[in-house]
Amino acid sequence: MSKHPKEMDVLKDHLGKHQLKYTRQRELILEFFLKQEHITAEELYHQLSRKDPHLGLATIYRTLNLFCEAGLAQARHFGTQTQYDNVSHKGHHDHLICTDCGKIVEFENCDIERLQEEVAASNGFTIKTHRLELYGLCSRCRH
Amino acid sequence: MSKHPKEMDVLKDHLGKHQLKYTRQRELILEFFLKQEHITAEELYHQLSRKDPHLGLATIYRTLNLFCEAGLAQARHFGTQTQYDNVSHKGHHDHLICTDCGKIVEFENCDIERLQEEVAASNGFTIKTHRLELYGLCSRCRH
DNA sequence: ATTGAAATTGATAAGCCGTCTCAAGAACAG
DNA sequence: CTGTTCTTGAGACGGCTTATCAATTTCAAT
Repeated sequence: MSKHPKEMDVLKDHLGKHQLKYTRQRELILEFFLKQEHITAEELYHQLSRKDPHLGLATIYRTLNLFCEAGLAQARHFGTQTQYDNVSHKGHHDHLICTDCGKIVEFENCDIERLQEEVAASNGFTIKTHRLELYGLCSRCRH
Repeated sequence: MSKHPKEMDVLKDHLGKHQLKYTRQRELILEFFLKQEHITAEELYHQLSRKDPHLGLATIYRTLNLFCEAGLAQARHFGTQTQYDNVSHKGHHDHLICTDCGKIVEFENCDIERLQEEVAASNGFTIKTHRLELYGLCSRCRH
C-alpha cells in the first residue's frame, strides 16, 4: 500500500501514455523521493542503498528525469549541484538564498506568479514552469 | 582607451579590494565579454583566440568567475551549457525560454522586482541579485 | 629603473557529474 | 505461457570545469 496514491497515479498515467513500464525500482524511488522537499541524485542513492543495495546510480538519474517529464519533479541547479524538487507534494515554491551562510528560505507569492503570466502572455508564451531565486544576505549575515 | 570605462572601474575596484592584479588578459577578456549580452566560456575562447592565440581556456573560466564575483557577470545554466550574462551593460533582465525550440526572450518588469524586494524584506533578506526564468512554449511552438 | 614578493598564466592533467552501452532480467499483452 | 519490448545494473565514456605547477608578469617598495 503506497502512502502517496495521488502521485503514484500521476506516474502510472505517464508510464501508460509513453509505453513505459511500472517497475519495482520506480515505485521505490518515487516513495523515497516524495519524502523530501528536494534532494540530489547522490543523496537519494545513499538513502536507497540501505533499502536495496543493488540499485544503480544510473537508475536514480534515469528515474528522476522521468519524474521531471511526468511533472512530479523539477531539476534545479544550485551552484555546482543539481537538486530535484518535489513539486507535487506542495505547490510550487521559490527560493531566497543567503550568499554568505548558504541558508535557504522557501516562499510562494501569488502576485509574482500572476505578473509572470502577464509578461509571458504579452510575449506570446505559455508558461509551464518557472524558477525564481533571490540571492542576498540574511538578517544574521548582514552584520 | 577602453570603450567601457565604467565596467573597467568596477573590475579595478574589485581587484584592488582583493589583492588581485590588473593583467592584459583580464582587460582583453572584459572588453570582449562586454560586447555581448550573454556568452559561454567556449564561445568567448574562440572569439579571443583570433586576438590572442595563446590565451588559455582555463584563464577564460577563471576570469569569468572573477567577473561574477565582481558583479559584472552572472552564470546561468541552461540545459547542459553555462551562459555568462553581462549584467552591467544594461539593467538586469530575466528570461523567457521556449522549452521546444530553445528561443530566449529577455524582459524586465519593475513590478516583479518590487514584489521580490517585499518578499525578501519580510524574510529579513537584503537582495543582491536574482534570477528569474520562465519556461514554456513560444507562440510558434504551441501549435 | 630595479628588485623581489605575490599573483597570474598557459598547458595539461585530473575530477565530477551525468549519460550511454549492452547483456541479462523483468513486465505485460496476447 | 510466451514473445516482445522495456528496464536494469555495472561500468565505460564524455563534456565541462577546476586543480596543478613551473614560468611569467604585476606592482609596491626601494
